[in-house]
Amino acid sequence: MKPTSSSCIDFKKHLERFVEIDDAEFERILEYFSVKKLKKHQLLVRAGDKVHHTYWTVKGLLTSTFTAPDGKEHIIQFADEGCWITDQNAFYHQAKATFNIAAVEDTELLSLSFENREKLCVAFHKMEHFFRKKANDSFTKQQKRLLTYLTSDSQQRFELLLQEYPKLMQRLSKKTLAAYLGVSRETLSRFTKKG
Amino acid sequence: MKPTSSSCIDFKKHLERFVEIDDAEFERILEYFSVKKLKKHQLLVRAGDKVHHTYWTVKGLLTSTFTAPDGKEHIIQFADEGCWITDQNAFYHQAKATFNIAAVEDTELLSLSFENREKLCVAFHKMEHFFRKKANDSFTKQQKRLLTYLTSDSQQRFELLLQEYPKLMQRLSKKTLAAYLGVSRETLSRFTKKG
DNA sequence: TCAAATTAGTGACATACGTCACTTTTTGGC
DNA sequence: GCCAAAAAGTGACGTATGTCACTAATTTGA
Repeated sequence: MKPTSSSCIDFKKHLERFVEIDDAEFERILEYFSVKKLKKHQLLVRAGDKVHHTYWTVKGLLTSTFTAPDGKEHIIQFADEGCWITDQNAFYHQAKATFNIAAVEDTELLSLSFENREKLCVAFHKMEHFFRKKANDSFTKQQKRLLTYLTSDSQQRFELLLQEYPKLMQRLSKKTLAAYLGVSRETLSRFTKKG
Repeated sequence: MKPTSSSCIDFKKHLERFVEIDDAEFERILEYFSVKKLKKHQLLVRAGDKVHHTYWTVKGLLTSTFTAPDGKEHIIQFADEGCWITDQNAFYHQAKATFNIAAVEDTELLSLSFENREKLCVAFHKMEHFFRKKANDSFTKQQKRLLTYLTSDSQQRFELLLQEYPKLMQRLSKKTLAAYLGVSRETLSRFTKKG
């Protein structure tokens, strides 16, 4: 399904964080995307499959999960409204996914194929600029997360997460939060009791 | 000091991982860089200072270190020959550094200012392309590191690190390795004893 | 080349966190 | 609205890893 510019005002705003775009141009850019909808619990990316698309969340919430050989699940990324999500390694290198990406709620996405992304970057230098800036931002955000693993114990990480994303945390189960924090369900449960 | 194309063959090869460049073009690109040399133990970036440059390592070895409020040091990044290094958050957002970046050995760098990087990306679309691809790669590498913190205990992380960078590990002290792995000096010492 | 500083190793002990087993609460489909 | 299934909470206990205090080895610089 093709996206309509009227339904993608937020996406235009998102692009305008880094580049200026007029309405005509935005229409042409949107041509490269399509709309994808998921029901709650539906898989967007299945570990082992090839990953041909990256997605921008219009509405809803997804998680990207790694299942370790011992069966434990670890959450690599959340994506709520305004976030990009895919299995980046698989997408950039046209390789097989190591993560499962699933909808936590009914979700609506803008989907961009690898091919279209490259075409978009050739056709619109400003889109290549956008994706460069975005990648730099993603890198530093992830670096911050890494730093919290190095510097904070799990209770501190939990409290930081609550402070930073209070609304998002209400949309996720404790089990999911624990998998993101790298802590057992039981330990997380004890934090919420204490304070 | 200006770099000469003859002394930067490796840098040309590095760029050619993602873009094709002829010699004349490479000469023009190099104009945007300058050479910087550091003695062992010398600081390249000091926490608290503004960060105006990003660096590519020609020769030598550096570490980027975060000092926590309790005084503990955590290593965010190593950079040996062929690696880019800076305090990314401070550099991209023209903000103050949170990391100290120091030479572990005598080091030679190519230095690129934020201004020149942006100019380079405007003047050479292929350089914007290069930096986009590079940023995507950095992101996925760091994601892998994050995953090892979620899925492996410290001994496994240590062994993985030895497997992946055996030569680099010999150039670093055990103390430095421990600070990278997020484990105490003493615990790391016990691993090396056991096997 | 020697003393001082830094790094590395080690034992005893403390603690944060995981695991297991179980109970209680909440959620979702019919 | 009811019942099964999932999520959340909890106590007992084990273990990996940190901390402290000390010794041994190595590096550095005057």
